Amino acid sequence: MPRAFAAGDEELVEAEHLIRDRMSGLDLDLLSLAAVSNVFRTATAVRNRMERDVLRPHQLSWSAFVVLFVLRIWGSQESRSLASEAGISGGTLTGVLDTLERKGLAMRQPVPEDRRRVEVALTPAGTKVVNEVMPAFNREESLVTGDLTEDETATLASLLRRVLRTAEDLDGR
Amino acid sequence: MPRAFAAGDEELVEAEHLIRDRMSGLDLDLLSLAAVSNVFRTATAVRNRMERDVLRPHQLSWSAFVVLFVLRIWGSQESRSLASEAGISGGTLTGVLDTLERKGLAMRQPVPEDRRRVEVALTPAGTKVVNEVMPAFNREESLVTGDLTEDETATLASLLRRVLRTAEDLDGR
DNA sequence: GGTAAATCGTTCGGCCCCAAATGTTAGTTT
DNA sequence: AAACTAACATTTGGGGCCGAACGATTTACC
Repeated sequence: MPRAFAAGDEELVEAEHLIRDRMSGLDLDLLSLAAVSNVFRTATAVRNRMERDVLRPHQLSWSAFVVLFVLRIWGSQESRSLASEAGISGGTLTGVLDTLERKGLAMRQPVPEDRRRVEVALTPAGTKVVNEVMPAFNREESLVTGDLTEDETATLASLLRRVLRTAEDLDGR
Repeated sequence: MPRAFAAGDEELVEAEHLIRDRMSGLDLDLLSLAAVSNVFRTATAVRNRMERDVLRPHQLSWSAFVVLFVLRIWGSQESRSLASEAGISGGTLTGVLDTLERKGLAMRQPVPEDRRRVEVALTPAGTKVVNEVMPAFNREESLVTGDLTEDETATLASLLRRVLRTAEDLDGR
């Protein structure tokens, strides 16, 4: 048994112990299980905080904010790439854009040379919202990583980046 | 500037560079931003894989599986604690349980001493489904962490556990 | 140059998601 | 014992989410 496993084992919280005990017949890779399920649990916990404390006061859903954010960083672009960058399906983007247009935060524009396609842009009001929300978002990010040193935070970002790249490579991109 | 930041900086991918450049006026903590947004991006990418490759063939939604999983590990319990463990609201749990009951995977039972409360239990079919899905789930977990050494996977789990605990403590539990 | 195939955004049906309102039941106060 | 108060699960309303089906448009092929 590698040292890594022993070291991880010492830190196992109750939930992880329970899983090991109740699933002992299933021959699971508990190291990967702990890492990935902690990704999900952390994402859910932090996202719930963000939605409640940052997004709800602005009447913004998670996806709506992600779409605004992508437009702010990458600039105006067509629906297909916007959906891909925001990590949502095309069908979902249609609904999100309907909401954002109704609120005057984003706008659809026809693409002259191809009448199937649509260009999406931020309105001035939309830009203003992102500029207000981003710092509040970032304060929450600083808070929840507050127990980590700068070295550890950088390590966390780096390890996650490698998992993300592996997942994307497996999906064949 | 600490070494950690320099080390992380060297690895910044295009997206992180863009954010730094486009948000330079906003005085953001880019180290926390990179770590937390990589948590979200990784969770989304891995979850999409799991839903497509593991859950969809079993006609199971993410939340439905989480509920079955919690029941499998922690055993039968009442709605309120089940919703809390699964990370969903009570209103959502009602709908998920309706679906699970319709499929014969879980069942509601009245609590004799308090007619407001409901005990939820796994059916034999539900137990069978979890036992089938868990290993498939775990194989995906092993795959996406395949680029990390065992030490690194344990480190990732440990760092995430600390962020999770910080977020939960901030929520006052 | 006309038909077939691919690509675009949208629509649709089913489920998930939350907060707030609802109705029922249990506990507490007087 | 009657009247509050608190604690349940459920219902409701507005939105998000996906894959599949759709109609409109463009491109490729013959």
